Order: sequence, then C-alpha cells, then structure tokens
Amino acid sequence: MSPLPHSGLAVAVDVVALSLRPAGEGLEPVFLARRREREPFRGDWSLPGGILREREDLEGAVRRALSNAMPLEHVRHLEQLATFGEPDRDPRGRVLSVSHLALLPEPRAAADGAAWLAVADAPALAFDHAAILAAAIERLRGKLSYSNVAHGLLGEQFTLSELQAVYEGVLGRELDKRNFRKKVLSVGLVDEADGVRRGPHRPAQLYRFRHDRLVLLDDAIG
Amino acid sequence: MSPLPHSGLAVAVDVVALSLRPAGEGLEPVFLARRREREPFRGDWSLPGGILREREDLEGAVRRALSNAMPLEHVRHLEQLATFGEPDRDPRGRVLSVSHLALLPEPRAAADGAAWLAVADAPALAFDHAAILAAAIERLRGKLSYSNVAHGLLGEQFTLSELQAVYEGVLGRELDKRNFRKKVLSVGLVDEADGVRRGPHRPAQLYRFRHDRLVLLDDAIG
DNA sequence: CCAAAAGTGTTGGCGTTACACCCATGC
DNA sequence: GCATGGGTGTAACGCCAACACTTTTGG
Repeated sequence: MSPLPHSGLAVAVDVVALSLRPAGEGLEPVFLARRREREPFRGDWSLPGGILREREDLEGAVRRALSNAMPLEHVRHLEQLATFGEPDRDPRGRVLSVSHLALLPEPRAAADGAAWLAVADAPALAFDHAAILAAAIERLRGKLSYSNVAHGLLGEQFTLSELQAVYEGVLGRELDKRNFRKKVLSVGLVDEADGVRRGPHRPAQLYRFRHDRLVLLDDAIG
Repeated sequence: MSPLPHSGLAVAVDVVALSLRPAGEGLEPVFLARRREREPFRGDWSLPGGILREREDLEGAVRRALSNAMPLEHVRHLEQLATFGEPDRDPRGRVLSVSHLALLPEPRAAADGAAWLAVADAPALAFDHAAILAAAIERLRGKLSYSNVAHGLLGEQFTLSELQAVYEGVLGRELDKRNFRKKVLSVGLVDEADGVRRGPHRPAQLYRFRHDRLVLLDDAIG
C-alpha cells in the first residue's frame, strides 16, 4: 500500500445554524453568524466554520466549529449540504468547504462576536457564504414538506399550533389550521404526548414526533 | 493574509455514471465500474475517480477521472452528490471523496478495464463505493419525479414511449401509458419536436425537453 | 394481411381546499 | 365576563388511477 500524494490543499467545514424567532405575527428564520476577526474579510459576517483536522470526521469538525459560537447541546439536527470547491473561493489558498445545516429549536446564547441574523435581510457575507446560506434555506424548505426535519426546530413536545408556526415561518406563507392538523395527523408525522401546554386560553394538547431520526414521508405537507 | 496550515489530507472525486440498457421487456439501470489495478482492493470493481489537483475545480476533476473510463462527450448531466469523509474510508490515508452523479443516454464505449454493470446485482465494490452508488440511485429516483433530470438519460429528441421507458427503468415499475402522456404534457416537461421516429409500426412523434438546464417541477410525475 | 407500437377519453374515488364557529382556560 | 388561542366538520372541486380499442406504418 503506497502512501498517497498529499497536495497542498485544505478542507474546511462551514455550518448554517438555523432557527426561528418571533417576528410580527409569526416566526422568522434566523442563522448564526460570526464577525471575522482576521483577514481576509476582517470585520465581515461569516458562517461558523473551521479547518478539518487530520483524524477528525466531518461531523466532529462541524461540532467543534459550532461550539465556538454557541452551546452545542441545543443542536437537534445536523446534515451535510454540499461541498463548495471553486479553486479561488478562499484568497489564502485552496480550501474546499463541506457545508452543513444545523437546526435548533430556539436561537439563543450566541457567543461573543456571534449573533443571530434574520435570513430575510442578511448582510453581505464573507467568502461564498451567501451561496451556502441560500443552499441551506432551499434544502430546509424542500425537506420540510416531505420529511420530519421540522423536529430539529422544535423541542421534544410541542402543540400543533407551534408546529404550524414553524411550517409557516420556514415556508413564508400561512396555512389553514384545520387542513394542517388533518394532514400531519393522517400522515402519522406526530403522536399525542401526555401533557398540555397552559396559557391564558384553553390548554393545548402536546404532541411529539413519531420518529426520532429523519424519516421521509410518502405524502407531502403544506 | 497568512497562508493556511495545510494538513496531510487529500480530496478525491468519485463518479457514479448511470445509464440504462435493454433488459427483458424494458430498460435496466447500469453504472460504470473500473477494475482496480493496484492495492488496496486490487482486482475489485470500483467507481471511476481520482485525486483532486491543486488548481482544478471539482467538476474538472470529475471529467478528467471519467475520461479514463469512457468518452466524455456522452455525458448529459453532472451533479454533486455528497462528500464521504470517514477518516478511515481509505486504508492508505485520509482521503475525502466528493461523489458525483453523471447521466448518459446510452452505456457505450467503456475503456479497457472498465465495464457497465447492472445496478441491480452489482458486485462488492472497493472502499465505500457501494454506499456512494446507493446514494446516486436514491438521488436519481427522487429527482426523476419532480424535475427534468431524465433529460440526462435521453438524446435531444425522443418519443414519449422512450421517455416512459426511462421512467419505468429507473423507478422499477410500470406506468400507465395514457396517464403518463397526459402528465408529462400537462406539466410542460416536454414540447413537440419536428420529426417522427420510424419503425415497423406507426411513426412516433418526437419530443424534446422544454428546458435545457435542470428545472424543478411544481407537480410530480409517476 | 399481419405484426408492432402509436395514439386517444371517460369514469369513479379520493384527497385538497375553502370556510366559521364554539370551547376551555387565565385573569 | 372577557380575551386568547384551542379545537372541530362539511361540501365542492380537481386530480389521479384504472381501463381497451383504433390507427398507422413496415414487411
């Protein structure tokens, strides 16, 4: 077994950490950005990321990079998006970026130098990070309808109204309450949980996702 | 701008080149495989691939790797699949594989040491190439229904029966002729072309895809 | 004339949409 | 008792699946 010729090339991972926060009547998508402290693009916003280490797997590198910008324990879903490999995407040299999508129920606890920004009016981002962000949103929108990815944007238990608000926030349009409930129940996306959520109104039944891991649906929602 | 620390790590590209060939009544999916001449996995079948060069973009590397196993000019569609990065996926050292999917209208002209193999009963493959092949098939099946990817598996012009055979071959089930025609016409997937295809039967109207580049459909086919 | 594939409509059932009011609680 | 969200049914419509025969050519 001959050793491989190693080229002068680096692999980075970058993460689009997405969540939702109240805005107006509903929820708006936000992503985690970090202000760059060094050149190139010093002072610009960028996605959390870092260079892959020699014996580290991709997901490990993503978690390491994310942990510099927020606490990891809130991450409920992590998947690979795509690899961006244009030779001059990084002015310092050849760096491929294996981009990832992370989902969290709530945007909280951004570290110093990091912040949650609205996707809708994101500032210019360093490198090709705008393209990566766009890919993340597109992926999430697509998967929402035919999978249970939404579980990454909610806690263990939630009311159907909360679930609907997540769908509306990501899809950017309103859905009919009765039809939405019929659909998510009929496709078996969620099951009733035990408790109720209380507030200044009638208590709301809690639900949980039927499957813990990502599952594709036969039928579409929304 | 400080130079990056370059780690001892290589990036490969691997390609699943897919096509269809007659089998029984219909068409069966086949992929291009190459017999390995060196260790590791000497003598096993593997996917065409190669190490990314320093100033080469990913698609360029894919084309270079493919051109060793077949003529490039038949490739009608090329897209990135996913990046496989387990630290020990290659026994020689750390090599990430950015895998790709290529589509061709017909499986022809495999170079020496390469061959078109049926996906359905593929032999054991080197490295994690079986997983890459599975990802390619899954991607193609999914996209067939809600996009015009099928154009990668057909020539410029084709009859509706040929188009239907492509769908049936990839999906692995038969479709109703009348419903299929209604659907592909109503969603505007194809337009009538000028000629007809002749044979020992009534001449068949030729069609072409409406869009040259990959387009997502509002509605599903099949 | 025969073989082969092209081409063409209708119907029944099901799923999707559109739509408005009563209910249970907290304060 | 009032405000707030929770929770529920039905009717019209459109889409999809199932189904068989006639047409046109080559040989």
